[in-house]
Amino acid sequence: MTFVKTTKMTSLTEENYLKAIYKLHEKTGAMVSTSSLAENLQINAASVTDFIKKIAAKKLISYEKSKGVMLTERGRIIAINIIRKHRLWEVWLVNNLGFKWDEVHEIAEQLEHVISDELIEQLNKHLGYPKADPHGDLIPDAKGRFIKTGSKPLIDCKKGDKVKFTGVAEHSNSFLQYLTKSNIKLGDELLVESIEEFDKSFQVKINRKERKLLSKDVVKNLLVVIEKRY
Amino acid sequence: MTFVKTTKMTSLTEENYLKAIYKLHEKTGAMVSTSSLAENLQINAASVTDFIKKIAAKKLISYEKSKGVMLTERGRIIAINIIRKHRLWEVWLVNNLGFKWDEVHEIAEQLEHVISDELIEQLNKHLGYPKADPHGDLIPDAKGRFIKTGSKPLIDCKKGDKVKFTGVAEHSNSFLQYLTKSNIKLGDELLVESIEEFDKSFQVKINRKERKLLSKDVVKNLLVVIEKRY
DNA sequence: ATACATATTTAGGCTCTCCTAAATTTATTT
DNA sequence: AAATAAATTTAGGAGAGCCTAAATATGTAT
Repeated sequence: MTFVKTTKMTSLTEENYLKAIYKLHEKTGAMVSTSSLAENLQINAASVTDFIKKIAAKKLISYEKSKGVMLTERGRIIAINIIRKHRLWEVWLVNNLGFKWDEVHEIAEQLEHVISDELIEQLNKHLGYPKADPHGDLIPDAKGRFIKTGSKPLIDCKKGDKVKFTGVAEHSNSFLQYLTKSNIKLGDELLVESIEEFDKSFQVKINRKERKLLSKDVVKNLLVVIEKRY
Repeated sequence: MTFVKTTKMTSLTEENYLKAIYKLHEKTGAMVSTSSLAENLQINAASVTDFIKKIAAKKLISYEKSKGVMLTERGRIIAINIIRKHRLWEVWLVNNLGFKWDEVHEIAEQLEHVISDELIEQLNKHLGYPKADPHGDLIPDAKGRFIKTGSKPLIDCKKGDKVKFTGVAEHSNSFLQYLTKSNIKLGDELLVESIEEFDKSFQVKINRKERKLLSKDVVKNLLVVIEKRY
């Protein structure tokens, strides 16, 4: 095993800001506001203004006063790298250590900041080069590239669609625990038997066995890949 | 899996100070001086004085001005816990990720600060409750207790002693790599065939096969358990 | 016991990351 | 368009953890 030494040039705080900006941008598709960052990071908005000026000076983000921030290419690479590490650690925690999918987030939030390219390479190999984390979120490669999968919310599907459940759009413990309790797992096949016009609730058949009623709030947050549409 | 939440009340810096104090005390058996701490932590002595006053106020160490510091029971528990985590992670890195024994220290220095009792419990279980790390250093239990093994430096042995190599007293990469190169591994059986009076070099037979000459500097740093003395 | 060398502490200061309060800008309502 | 509300920035400040330079204490050699 021969590797190049990793040098620390990004602080924990910086990593967390970049990650938060990345995630908020993913969610809204727009520039990220000071207040959304402040809320996400649980930090005072004035402190956020301070800090984003610093990382803007480092060219990790572009900042338009009173408008918001965006990641530069350099910032995006750092952010994606943290997300990659976070997801790999989550796979390990679930597959190798026996944690449940709703128990791993906080631990991975710590592990993601450990710096060692060798470690991540070996971990990735050890895990068998997983494509997605335990919630179905895709794991980018070492160069920060994602593979497109064409998944979309179940709510966008039609009656008769046969789909595979591949991820969640909502990561709260309550949602994850609801799915666990309902015995709905990643990889399950869902057949849309009927859709209630009034409240957008879905009647689905899971793995050709159980029939289940899923509320709008649930089907909005189940990401699926269409297997057969008729 | 149900566990109690771990609360962070010790900073990274504090953890590193306590660990350093523990290790320096282990080595010398005496109070730990400001300068030795400064050197060990690569920090200015004046900064050390500052900081030890703070952790003394928190009753993690006892501090006698101009004399040095010692861990209190509370400080000792924290220090041992970090060491426990460090050693468990080293076992994982070597046994599961394929790192060599001279490659794991810096990575474990980061991992040891991850806070989650659940994680450590699961890791310990995953590893099969190891008794020692890849260098033979004992792993204390969750309560901070060490098991005594009665190991001692090979240099204290006599001609004819048959011993098992169980640990190293020196952890430098150069020493570890020397042993690897010489094909001397933890668990090997060493038979002391002769001792050169003049330079304290040892002629040993390894695993009843190879004969090898070990210098004083080597035999001082090989920790062994006597299997048979005649 | 005195003088010199070494170790330790004190004093003052710096950077990082956060805060509150006040000022300013932007958005919304009427 | 003016008034109000909400978001953002500025100004001033704090604690943690580090530094250098100077002062003091401790240890050593004569």
